[in-house]
Amino acid sequence: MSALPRSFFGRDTLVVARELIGCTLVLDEPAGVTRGRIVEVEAYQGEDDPACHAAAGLTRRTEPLYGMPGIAYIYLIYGVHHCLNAVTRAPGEPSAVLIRAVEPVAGFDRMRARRAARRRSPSAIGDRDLANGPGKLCDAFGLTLTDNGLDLTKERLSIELGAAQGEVVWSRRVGINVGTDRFWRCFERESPYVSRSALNREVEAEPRPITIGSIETERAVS
DNA sequence: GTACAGATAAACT
DNA sequence: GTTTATCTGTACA
Repeated sequence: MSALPRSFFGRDTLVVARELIGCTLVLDEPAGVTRGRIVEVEAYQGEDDPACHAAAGLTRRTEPLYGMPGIAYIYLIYGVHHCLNAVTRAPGEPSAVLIRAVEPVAGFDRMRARRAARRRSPSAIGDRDLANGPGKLCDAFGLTLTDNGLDLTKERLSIELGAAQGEVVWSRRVGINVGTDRFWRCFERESPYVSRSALNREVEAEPRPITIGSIETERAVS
C-alpha cells in the first residue's frame, strides 16, 4: 500500500470526505506502525462556512488551511485536545476534512499507552474507546501541535486507500454553534468505532446531491 | 445506560 | 479578556 497522492486531496472537500471513509491512517515510527481505519469525518469548506476556522480569514493559525492539499492541519481545542485535519482543494481555497474517528487496526499497545498517559486514573481502555473521537485519535497517534503542517503524502504520517464498509450516511456536524444546517459529517452507520455523538443522530442516506466547486449552492437540509 | 461540570492553552479581539 | 471542530470522572437511573 502507498500513501494517497496530493491529487486525491486537491478536490472538492465533500468528495474527499466521503472517499476518506474506509481509508487507513498510518503512523510509521521506529517503534512500529500504527494503523486505523477512518470511519467518521467532517468537512469544513471555505471562508463562507461559518464553522470553518477560515471564516475568520487568513491568520497565523489558519495559514495551513490556505496551503497545499494533503497537508495536516492540527490545532489545540479547549486547551486540552488536538484535532487532525487533512487540507483539501487548491492552495488559496481554505478547506479541510476533520478526521473524527478510526477503527484500530495495528499498534494497539502504542495507542493504549499514549491514551493512558494523558488520563488521570489508570482504568482500562477498550479497543472501541482508543480512537472514537478526534481528541482520542490524536492522543492514540501521539499527534500534537508540533505535527501541524506535516505532509500526509510523505512517509511518517500518511493515508492509504480503502473502501467503506456497509452503509455510509451524512449528518449535521457536532460541537459547533454555527453552520449546523450543513450535513457535512460522514460516517459508517454500523461501525462501533464512531464517536459517541454519532449515535442516535438524524442522518440522511447516500446518494446526496453535491454541487462540485460551488459551496454557495450546496443544499441545506432542514 | 445518560447527564453534567470542569479542565486548560493557544489564537485572536 | 473571550472563545474553542472535546474528553473524562462523577453522579444518578
